Amino acid sequence: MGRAPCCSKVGLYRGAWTAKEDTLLINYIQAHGEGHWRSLPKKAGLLRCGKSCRLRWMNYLRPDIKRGNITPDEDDLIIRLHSLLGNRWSLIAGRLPGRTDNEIKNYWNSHLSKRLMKNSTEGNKSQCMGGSAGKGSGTKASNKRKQKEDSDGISSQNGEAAAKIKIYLPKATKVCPSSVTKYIQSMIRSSPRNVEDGDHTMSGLKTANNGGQGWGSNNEELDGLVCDLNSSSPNSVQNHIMLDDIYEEYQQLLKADGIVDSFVDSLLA
DNA sequence: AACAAGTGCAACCGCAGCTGT
DNA sequence: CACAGCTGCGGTTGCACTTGT
Repeated sequence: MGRAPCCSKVGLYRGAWTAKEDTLLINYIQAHGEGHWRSLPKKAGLLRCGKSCRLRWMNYLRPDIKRGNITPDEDDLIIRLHSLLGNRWSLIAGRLPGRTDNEIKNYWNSHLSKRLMKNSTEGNKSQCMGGSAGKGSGTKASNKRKQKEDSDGISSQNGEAAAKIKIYLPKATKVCPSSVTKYIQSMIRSSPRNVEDGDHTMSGLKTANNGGQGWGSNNEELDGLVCDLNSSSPNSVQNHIMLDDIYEEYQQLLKADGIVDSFVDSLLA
């Protein structure tokens, strides 16, 4: 739409948040609730743009955020969900109670992508002997660039290996109930079997556009798949949802119409 | 001990979808 | 229908801290 950036930055603070700013933001949100990020800074007495406030709250100040290391279970789930969903960090985070999309994204970029790359390249070591120079080569900036190339699968060296991991890496889209539905529908449409069958659609996955009032209230199957974890207390979620169960949910839904079962099987193989 | 390189993570940026007018 | 504003997302950057030489 060509609109100007949300924050013109004139007279606004940037960079790390101070404890005082955190307190102001927490107090305001506790009193007035989340939302209206555009006007929030002014009302809360913060010299920050709304975007920055939202990010700070979502990624750091929210009371239900779980701090600390990613557990092996979470680690495993992230890998599996990423193989299913691609870089849909918010969707993956939604299945990991207390974890933020930013945290998962960082964890993936700094730990998992490297580990998976390493694992997969170990399988074809013979092709990797002429790889990049070891520790100490290149600048930090070049390393970052390399990281990007690796994660994008651009690196010609590792591209093939990356392709083995990356089952489906769709273009990034905003995640909301309707887009989740669209994504699943697009998966169905793009499945070879669907092409053969022509008119095969998942009856329970009609586009649900409910204006963002909760997850798919018009769509019972999606309710089961993508529930709003924010509506549950972290404890109750932790008590009732095992991480493996979450993955099972996806698997069962995908298998429900038998459309993409081969796709899931390929992930599990 | 000093420096360079590597790592982790908070924060920023730009884009795109949704909604109201 | 077109447009503008708001919101949320993924990608990227910057920097403090850690590790290696």
